[in-house]
Amino acid sequence: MEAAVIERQQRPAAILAAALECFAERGFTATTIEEIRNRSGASIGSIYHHFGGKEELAAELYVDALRGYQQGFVQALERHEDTEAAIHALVRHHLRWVERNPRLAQFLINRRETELQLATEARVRALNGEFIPRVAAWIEQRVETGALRPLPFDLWEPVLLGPSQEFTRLWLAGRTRITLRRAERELARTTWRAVRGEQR
Amino acid sequence: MEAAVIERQQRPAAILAAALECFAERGFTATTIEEIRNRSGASIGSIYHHFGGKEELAAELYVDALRGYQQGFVQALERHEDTEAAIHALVRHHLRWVERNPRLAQFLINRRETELQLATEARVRALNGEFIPRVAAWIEQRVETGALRPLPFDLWEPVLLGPSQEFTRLWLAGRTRITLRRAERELARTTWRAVRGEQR
Amino acid sequence: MEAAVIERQQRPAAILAAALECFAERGFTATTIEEIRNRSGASIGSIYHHFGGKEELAAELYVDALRGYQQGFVQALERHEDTEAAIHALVRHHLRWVERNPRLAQFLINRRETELQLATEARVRALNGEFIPRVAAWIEQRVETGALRPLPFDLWEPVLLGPSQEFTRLWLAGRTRITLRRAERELARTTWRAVRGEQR
Amino acid sequence: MEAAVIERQQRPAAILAAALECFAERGFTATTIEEIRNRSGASIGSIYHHFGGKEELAAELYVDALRGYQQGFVQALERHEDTEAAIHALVRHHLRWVERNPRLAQFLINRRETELQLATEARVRALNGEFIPRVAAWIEQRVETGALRPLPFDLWEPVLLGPSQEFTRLWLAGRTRITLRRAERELARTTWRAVRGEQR
DNA sequence: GATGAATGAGCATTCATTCAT
DNA sequence: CATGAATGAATGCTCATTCAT
Repeated sequence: MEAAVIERQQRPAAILAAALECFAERGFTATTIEEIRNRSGASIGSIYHHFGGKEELAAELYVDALRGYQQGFVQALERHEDTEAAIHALVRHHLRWVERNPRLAQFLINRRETELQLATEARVRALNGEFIPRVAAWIEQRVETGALRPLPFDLWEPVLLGPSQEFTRLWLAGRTRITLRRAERELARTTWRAVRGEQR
Repeated sequence: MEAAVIERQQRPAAILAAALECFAERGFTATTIEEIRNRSGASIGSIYHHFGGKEELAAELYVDALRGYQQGFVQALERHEDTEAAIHALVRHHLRWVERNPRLAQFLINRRETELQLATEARVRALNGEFIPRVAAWIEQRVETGALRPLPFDLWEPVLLGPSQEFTRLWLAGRTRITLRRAERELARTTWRAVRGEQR
Repeated sequence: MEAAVIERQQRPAAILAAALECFAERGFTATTIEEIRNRSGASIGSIYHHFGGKEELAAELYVDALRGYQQGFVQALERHEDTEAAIHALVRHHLRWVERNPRLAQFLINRRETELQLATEARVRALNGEFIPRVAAWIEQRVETGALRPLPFDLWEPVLLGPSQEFTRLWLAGRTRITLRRAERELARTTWRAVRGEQR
Repeated sequence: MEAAVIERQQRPAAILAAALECFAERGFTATTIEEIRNRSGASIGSIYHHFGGKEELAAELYVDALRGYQQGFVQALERHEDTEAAIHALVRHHLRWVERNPRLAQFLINRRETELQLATEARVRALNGEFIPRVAAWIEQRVETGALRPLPFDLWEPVLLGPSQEFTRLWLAGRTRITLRRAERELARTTWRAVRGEQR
């Protein structure tokens, strides 16, 4: 079980942990209840008793993960007065969250849009409804002071996190050679170069 | 049928087109032969006759798409003497390829690592065996001349294409407001800021 | 809870009531313990504690209902010296019992022969062992005096109650327009026409 | 396979026959696909290939049966100029249809309202939309000429067929001693007594 | 008495694939 | 080349029942 998922009663926790492993490895659709049963040691009935079904089980993990990721995201930005430091912290947050929660990361990153829509939609909307405006406000403020350069809103996420996202994708697939710490330093600097204001 | 997939005889072409739609919408695992049969108008037997199975069908699309993408990628870099122009062309290539081949893009981007491994592995390795060294050489040369700043090799792909990748992901999901052309200009500039050499 | 089921302790009574609703609506096989739990407010354990299982629960309701129906049946016949009055009373009994116990009626009428056999067999046999001979004797007597016309024994039940049975079936399904009282008058007369002796 | 179900291709016919046996014996809900597979010799896949599911399979049987029953019903009435002869023919039709199609009869008679609603509703409505007005018109005409006595419309079905219905129910359950032919004579006479006009 | 977690056999249904015509 | 009937393993899920607390 990874750090970002809170401790629970024995059984449900074991089921969540097993499910997370499966979803991360094979994806939601390809994971079978039988596999989760096998890895968790719970019975089929028990899985359904606690979670109601495969989709709700995945939704539980997904929403918990998203919440944890967003909390760290906002903290990274808001903890630093200095904009450059905040951007560095943001990149660090992304990479370290993935490092601490590799399976949740796989699950979040590789999930198909359509697979969990219904079960998560309301809760995801609620989380985003808090998260997005808060981040948007933070950015806007820095653009106004000239600390960040102006950018169409749709591009902020790609520019700030695209490189980190892409790197962690490769890292999770085992296709990188350098350490996460090295990547952290370089990506933080590169991202800052990409977004800092032009002011002298 | 999208531009990057070559015309064939009527039936096989119709099958490929139908399969591509399905894979793009639901992913490989969730697509059923029955659905492909429905959309293509071909019979089940015909699908198996021409392609041998679901996996080979997907592999066909995948490898064709990858080849086309890589060709445009290399051309973008090699057609320009000026490094800044080449980086701009690279970003443009990425966004326009996605624009012209949205379903192939969905398919390539969202594909799970594990889903098609066996059927594509050899051919993908062959394509990459040509592609990666060629791109690596191009970059190395520009780093040596100081046109590009030095970067650990693992980070080039994330830095050059992470933002574009992330943006097209949002665009394909219908979650962007700005046009691809506007994004192209901005992402090209941003990417150049991130990678240009410090010279002067 | 309907009139024909005797009051008991709180919990068992609530369980019986909930079970009756379910059995009437969906039938025995399609009813789940979970549903009974939901409607009764009792726990699963409690249901098993009091009744032992789904079948015994249904048997309890069934046998109680049958006993009540048969008591009214016999009283209707035996309370009237005049045969015509008795036949009228019999039809009235049938319709009014259904009116007072619509859910028990649904349950008795729609029950599949095979569903409850084991759990009810002995008790049903005991009830019938008293009931049938008593009714048979009553009929025989009236046939001998010429008040009722002779009829093969197998046809008495169909002729006396078939129309009422069929009507209540439609009524329970909500597919009738006239009132039960109106039907009562008409069916009583019709039934009497069908069975009265030819004597002058 | 019973008379009222039309001959078809080998496999589908065998599946329908097997399904009918099961539904008649245990009812729709309690019948399993596995049982149908066993008795029909078809594979599970074949059953789904031809019928789409358990419900559609049952609907097929149900609608065919209802159609056949209604055809014979209307013919019985319309073939006779004389009203008494028509009523006799109607009772005969009911009993003989059940005799020729005992399993379809079990299935029609014992089916729960709720079990097949969705799959049959449209088709049943279409059949009834033809059948009921035609029968209603026939009755109305005879009431006007005084050949039949007036009766609230809701009672015609119960009065005309209730006794026959009840008798065949007992007969199908193996709980009758007299022959169907004897019952036919007696029930025809009794039904005629119940409904003939008072004229003369 | 009451509770509800746990169990696992059983079920309807899906789906890739084969193969005779 | 084309068709679609046939197959059966695999899957998500249900549900009656048990039992420890």
